[in-house]
Amino acid sequence: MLIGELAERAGTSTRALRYYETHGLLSAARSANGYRVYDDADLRVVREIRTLLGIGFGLDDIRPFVDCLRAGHSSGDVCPDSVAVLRRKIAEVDAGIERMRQVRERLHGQLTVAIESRESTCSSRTC
Amino acid sequence: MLIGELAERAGTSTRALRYYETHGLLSAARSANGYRVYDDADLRVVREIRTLLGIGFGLDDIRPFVDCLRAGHSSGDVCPDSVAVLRRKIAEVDAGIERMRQVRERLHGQLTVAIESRESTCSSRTC
DNA sequence: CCTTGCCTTGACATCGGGGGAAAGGTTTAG
DNA sequence: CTAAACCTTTCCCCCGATGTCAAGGCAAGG
Repeated sequence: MLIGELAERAGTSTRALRYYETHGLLSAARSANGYRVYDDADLRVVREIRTLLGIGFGLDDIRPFVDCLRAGHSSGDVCPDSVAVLRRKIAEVDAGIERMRQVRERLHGQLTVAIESRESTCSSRTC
Repeated sequence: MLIGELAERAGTSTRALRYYETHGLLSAARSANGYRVYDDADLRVVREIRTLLGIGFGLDDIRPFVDCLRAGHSSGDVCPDSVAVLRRKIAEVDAGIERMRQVRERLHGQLTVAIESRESTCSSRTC
């Protein structure tokens, strides 16, 4: 399988695949003419990458999962490093949710005050 | 008040203040030697900018609030455009929270499965 | 005069995940 | 022979809010 086919099967671009390679997430054998050659294991790796990227992981976070898959595990999640990343990401997401919740309350409060302020102004003048 | 003093009083950098100016959020009188000169109203504007940036607003979102302050209102929140931005931002934050909540559940599920998988492996082998 | 400490504009670097184009090699089909 | 459809590397572009020089003007004190 060449890079174009892998890209199409994984639903991404050749550009992205070469980018993953330069960042150590993907490796390719080379045919005689220098073309990158992939197999089905690489397809699974790319799918894992795309899934985790979609969740909001960065490429550095993804590396342990890829290494886990390449070590022969059927899932990229089961290795200790992956579990550690999962725990950290959950904590990050929790923190993010809490931060956004606070922002939301603050915005809601400002909105309420702003509307009340306008209404009191409007009740005394023509608005 | 010159730019350095304004920066210090507002808790930011001169670089940031010049940047706000180029983006239409701040304006300055010039003294004879070309130095930017600010007053207390500008300090209030900068504080508003910093607050909203801290909440996660972009400079474009902030412009209505600054205009509202400069129009003489005591709060930047009370003008219609500001209220519209507040509503939109609240909706965005709500969407963000919901998205993160879903990601969290997904991660939690993967973590659970990964741990169970490891435990079953470990129970049959030395681990 | 010289240093110190303000200020000015302008331009490049940063981070992440690529997009897009240039300039060229290879293989296959017609 | 040539066109098309692959592939290769390399380099510049994007976003947003700054940091960080560079190179210079201006003011004040010893």
